[in-house]
Amino acid sequence: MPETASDLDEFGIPRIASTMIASERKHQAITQAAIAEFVARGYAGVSVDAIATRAGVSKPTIYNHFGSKERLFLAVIGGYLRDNYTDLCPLPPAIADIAAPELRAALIDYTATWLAITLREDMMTIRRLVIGEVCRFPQLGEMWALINTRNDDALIAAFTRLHDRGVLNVPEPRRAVRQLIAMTIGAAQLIRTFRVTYQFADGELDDLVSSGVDVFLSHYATTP
Amino acid sequence: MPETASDLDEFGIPRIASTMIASERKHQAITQAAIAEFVARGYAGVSVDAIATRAGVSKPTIYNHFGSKERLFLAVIGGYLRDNYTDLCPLPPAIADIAAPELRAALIDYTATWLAITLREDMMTIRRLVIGEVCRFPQLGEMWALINTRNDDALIAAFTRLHDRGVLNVPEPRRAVRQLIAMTIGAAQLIRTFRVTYQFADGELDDLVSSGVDVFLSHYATTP
DNA sequence: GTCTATATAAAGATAGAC
DNA sequence: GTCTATCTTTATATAGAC
Repeated sequence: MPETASDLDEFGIPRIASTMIASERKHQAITQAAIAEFVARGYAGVSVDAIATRAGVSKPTIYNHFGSKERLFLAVIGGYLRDNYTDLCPLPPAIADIAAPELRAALIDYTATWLAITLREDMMTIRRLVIGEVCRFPQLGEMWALINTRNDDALIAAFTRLHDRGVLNVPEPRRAVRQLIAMTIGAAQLIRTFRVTYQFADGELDDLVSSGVDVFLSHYATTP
Repeated sequence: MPETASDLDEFGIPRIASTMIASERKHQAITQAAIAEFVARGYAGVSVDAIATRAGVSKPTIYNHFGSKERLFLAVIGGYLRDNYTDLCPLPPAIADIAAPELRAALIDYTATWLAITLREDMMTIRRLVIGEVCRFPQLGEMWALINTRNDDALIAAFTRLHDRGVLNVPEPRRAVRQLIAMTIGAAQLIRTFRVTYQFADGELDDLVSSGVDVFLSHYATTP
């Protein structure tokens, strides 16, 4: 084969393209395209053709990288959850050692921040996707639950410490966490899960959060 | 056209098949087949062919009755929600006039019954279907929300009455209902939404419900 | 209204050249 | 590893006979 000009650089050194890096770039392009498509149209609603076009690669390249459409979906969505939704809202460690009067404000602040994150459009969209496909891909549901559990665990540890310090009376911290999260976050999340375009009124979310914390503390706080 | 034996009944009366009724039967068969298929495989995962085969009719018959696959989905799933999930768990009217000491047991009983219904496999399955398709069919999400609201309204009315009677102190009954439902029902529902095969431990649900009612009453009951 | 048969498009997946 | 081209199946939807 004759060497053309483009095979050599300005010094006459042969250009050897790194297939490793090129392959990696295609892998990334496929991954990003697949996420966008799956999130927008669901598993069955997306064709491998559409992903290939969006990624700027050919269909066989996708099959070389991922094997099948199902494996592509699992790898891509599972990886997306792992990389983007772990430790989204770390609990301030100080909350376990807080004084009783500041606890209310700290809980309101934490749950409000978490709520804002879960209501983000990207969170709600991938949440609906995982729920809709969970019968076909139960691994994703388990993964989502695990991420939730991780978030809960931080709060459980804090409640345990607050219990030992006598600030809270929570003999069953896991249950208490579920109740707090359900009231402050779950209620609003539920609305948005079914009503895609629903707009909360001014102060509606703050009201829900602070009121939920108040109900929680009415039962679990030791100092009234 | 010559009359054959099968055109006359045993008395010699011509058999005139009612196309109206035959058509109605096909309509029913298509509806049932479509529900089963859509619930099992989602909107995009189902072919009109599969529905036609299951219903024992031909494809054009489906298009004659419903026009398109989208209209079929909306009509069938929307109708299913309307016919099966309205007033699933009517609130006992007596609850508004109950005496304070019996309120706890009554709330536990009501929320536990409601919870058992929402955790039913058919409820969870269609719930996941509606959530997964709500971006394509927002009407179904709005319908689901409306059904939920109807259920809430009964409890809101009861709480308003209990407030007036001095048994509860709920200046914002809608918010209070959301909190009670979130704690007693939402928490468990959330788990099963993502973990299809999760089995609750013995007493776990009763514990969640009664504890949720207790937290609720700690804040909203007037008589401690 | 209902069917058989078909139009037309698109799906998932792969063979073989490079 | 990546492509073009293609296989095979299946999709939504409809024409036309009855």
